[in-house]
Amino acid sequence: MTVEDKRHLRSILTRQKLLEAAKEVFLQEGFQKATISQMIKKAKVGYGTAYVHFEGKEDLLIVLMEDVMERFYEIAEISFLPKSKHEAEEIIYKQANGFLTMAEAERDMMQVFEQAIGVSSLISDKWKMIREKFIQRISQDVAFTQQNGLARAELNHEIVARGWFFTNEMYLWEIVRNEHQASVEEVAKTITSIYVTGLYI
Amino acid sequence: MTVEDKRHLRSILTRQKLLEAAKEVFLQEGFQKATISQMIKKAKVGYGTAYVHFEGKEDLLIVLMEDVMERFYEIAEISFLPKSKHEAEEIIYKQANGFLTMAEAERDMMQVFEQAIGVSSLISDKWKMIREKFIQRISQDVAFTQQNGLARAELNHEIVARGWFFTNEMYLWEIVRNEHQASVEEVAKTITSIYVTGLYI
DNA sequence: AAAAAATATTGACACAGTGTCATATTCTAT
DNA sequence: ATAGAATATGACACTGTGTCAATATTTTTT
Repeated sequence: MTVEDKRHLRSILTRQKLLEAAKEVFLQEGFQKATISQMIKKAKVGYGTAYVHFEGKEDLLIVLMEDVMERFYEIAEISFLPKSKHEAEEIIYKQANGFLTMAEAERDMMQVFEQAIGVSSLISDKWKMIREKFIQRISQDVAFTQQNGLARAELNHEIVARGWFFTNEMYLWEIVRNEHQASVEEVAKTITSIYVTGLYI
Repeated sequence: MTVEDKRHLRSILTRQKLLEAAKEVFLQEGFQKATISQMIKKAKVGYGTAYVHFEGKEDLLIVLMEDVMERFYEIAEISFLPKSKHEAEEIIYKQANGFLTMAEAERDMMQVFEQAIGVSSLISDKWKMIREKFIQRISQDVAFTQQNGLARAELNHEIVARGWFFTNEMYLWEIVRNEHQASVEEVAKTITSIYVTGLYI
């Protein structure tokens, strides 16, 4: 635990070297083509060492993604108490825009992450947790505005919430893949406008 | 070419045996865990033979999926010429419902397909083509109703179309994964209601 | 009906990557 | 200074892939 514990220090250093090498290899090769052997070679570490510190490729990526995922959780936790339809639109636009802007900012690692979601159930579960967090939050917000009389009460708030998040999520992946034509702002503005007009009274 | 050509007949039979075995293995193991060796063994065919008929696992799955994909294309091609907001809602509901019902009907193979999209760029491209077909079609329909004065003209029809398709697609995958709570009908009804109310005048 | 040509099948092989484990090294505490 | 705990190592066994030269089968030619 202490800094003078050289053994532990070396261990931390090895771990660090592996993480850095893994990041480089992931970014260069993508998740599937990346091999743990490449990472080990790049980290200048014995083969078995990698397996002492990490369970495999997937585990390495999860550790590398932890910061980014933390930030997703933070966005999901922003609270939401609008007093009018107009105010709702403003807040929702800001959230959607923040969400999509994040995709742009973290594009490189998110690209790797997207590939990994398709392959590793460990990583796919991580993303599912983030998604459910968002949906739960949105769902709650919709229910709140429905009780308030701001939103159409005849709609199932859970279904609405999922639908809304799904649009956002798919645009997120488009942006990550660099396939989007329009600017993030216009996308956020347009989808928010439809959603708010469709849901609120 | 003729039926009495025994050589060709045998070849077709071998191909058939491989496809059937592949389907069984894919359904049982999922795309990633499925190995071409298992399929070969199950088909009772020499190892190299599989590579004569198919390029590999991905190729086999693409051939197996061709029917299903054809049906997606058909849904995408249904025409759309509403005279009123109400009529639009009816047509759009039917399309969404058809699209999601298809997911339910073909769940097993679609599950395999979903996994494969994450791994194989060949298959991912196939799905992208289906998606773009849908989006192009929806985009066209939105533009048409905007010119008609039925839909809000200030919104970018391409962005709207993508957003709407994305909600549908993500619900499709939820249904494929059996993760949906609500019935397909209620999902279709709810997302259509928000979309139509949000877009049409 | 036998030889030659065309087509189809086969499995041994080389290769690439993974994860494990017995052993070696380094460090700490006594 | 040495026992023993923590850490690192790479050879090895294993799984799966794709190729190819050899072989088998069917059709065509003579």
